[in-house]
Amino acid sequence: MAHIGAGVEYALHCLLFLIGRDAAALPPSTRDLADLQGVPAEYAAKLFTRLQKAGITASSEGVAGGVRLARDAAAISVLDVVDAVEGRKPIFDCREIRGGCAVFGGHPPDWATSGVCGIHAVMLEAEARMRAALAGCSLADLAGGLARKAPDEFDDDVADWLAARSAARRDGVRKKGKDQ
Amino acid sequence: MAHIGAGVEYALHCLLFLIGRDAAALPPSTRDLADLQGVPAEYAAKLFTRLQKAGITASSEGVAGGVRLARDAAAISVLDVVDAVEGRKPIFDCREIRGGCAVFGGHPPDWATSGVCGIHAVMLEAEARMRAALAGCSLADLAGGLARKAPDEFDDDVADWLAARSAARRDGVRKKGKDQ
DNA sequence: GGAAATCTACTCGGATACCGCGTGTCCGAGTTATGGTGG
DNA sequence: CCACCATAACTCGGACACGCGGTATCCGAGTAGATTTCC
Repeated sequence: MAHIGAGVEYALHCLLFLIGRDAAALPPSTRDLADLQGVPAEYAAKLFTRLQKAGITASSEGVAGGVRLARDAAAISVLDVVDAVEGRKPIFDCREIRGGCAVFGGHPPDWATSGVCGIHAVMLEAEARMRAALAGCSLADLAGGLARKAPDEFDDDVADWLAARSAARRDGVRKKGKDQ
Repeated sequence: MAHIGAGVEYALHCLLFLIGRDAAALPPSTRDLADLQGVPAEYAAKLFTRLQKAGITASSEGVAGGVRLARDAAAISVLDVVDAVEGRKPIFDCREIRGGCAVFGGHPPDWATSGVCGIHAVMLEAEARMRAALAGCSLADLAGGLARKAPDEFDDDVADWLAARSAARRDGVRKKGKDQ
C-alpha cells in the first residue's frame, strides 16, 4: 500500500481543472469534475468536502452550485492537498521499543526513555524532507507543466465539455418539465 | 497506517545490538535478540531471513547458530534495512488518470500520455528526498547516538544478559540429558 | 402579471460493504554441536 | 578409546489467521435556482 493513496491523486487531478476558469461561468459540480477525469464520482464528492474544510476549495450549494478554488492556485501546495485529504499521518509511528529492553526488567531508566528515540528521529527527518518537497510544488506549478505539453485548444475543449454538461442538464430539466 | 511499519522498527532495534559484539563469543540467536527487545520472536525470525537475503546480516545454522552483521555497521544505512524488510515500495502509485480525461473520448493523444505525469513527478521527487535522508544515516550513527546516552555499564549488562541466555540454554540441555 | 408552491440538482455528512496488506503465529524441513552408547 | 547415533536448538521457507484502514457506494438532510400553478 502506498503512503499517498488514490484519493490524493483524484483530488489533484480534479483541482487542476479548476484553475483559470472563467469566474462568470457556473462553477462545475463535483460530479462534472469526476466524470471529466474518469474518477468515481461519489468518492470524489466526499474528497471535496475535506478540501473545503481545509480551506482549499469553496462550494456553493443548490441546483446551480459547484466548487471553485478558495485561493490562488499558486498559494495551494501539493502538501496542502495531501494533508487535507488524508489527514496529517506520520510516515512511521514509534512504539518505544527502547523502553522494553529486557535488561531493564520492566523499569527502564530515565536515560533510556528521555528525548526522541534515535530511530524515530531519523524517520522524522526523512518525513520532513518529503513534506518539504511536496510543500515546494503548488497547483499553479503543476498546471504550468500541463499547459506546456497540451496544445492551445485543450483548454477550450475542456471548457466546451463542461459547458455541454451544464447545457445537457438544463435541457434535461426543461424536457422533463414539459413532459409532465 | 504508516508507510514504514513495525517490521523495520523491530529490525533496526535488533540490529543495533549486533554492533561491536565480541567476535569470539557465540552469535546471538534471533530469539535472543527478539526477547532482549521485547519483540515478537517468530516475527523477528522472519525479518532476519530478509535481512540476510539483502546481504545485511549473515547467519550460521545449527544448534550454536546465530546472526551477525555481514558488513561494517557504518556501511549499512537505514534505507538498506527499510528496503530489505519491506521491499522497495513506492510512496505513490500513479494510475495514469490523465489518459482517462473525458475530452479524449477513450483515445488519449500522445502528448497526454508521454513522459511522466506531473503529479507523479512531484511524488517521485518527494520520495527521493525521503530516501536520501534514510540513506544518510547508518547503523553506526544510530549506535553512536545510543552510546552517548547510555551509561558505560549498559554494554556489559547486555553482554551479560545474552551470555546468561546461552548459559541457561546449555544448562537446560545438560540437565535434560541427565534426567533421561 | 405577480406571488406562492413544486421540482430538481447540488453539497454535506454519516453508515456501510469490500478487500488488500501488515502483523503475528504455526509448522515442517534441513543443519549442526553436544552427550550418550556400543564395538 | 573411538566411531556412531540420538537429541535439541537453530535457521529457513511457506501457509494461515486476524484486524485495520483505504476505497467505493448508498442514503437522508438541507439548500437554491427554474418551472409551474394559483390568485
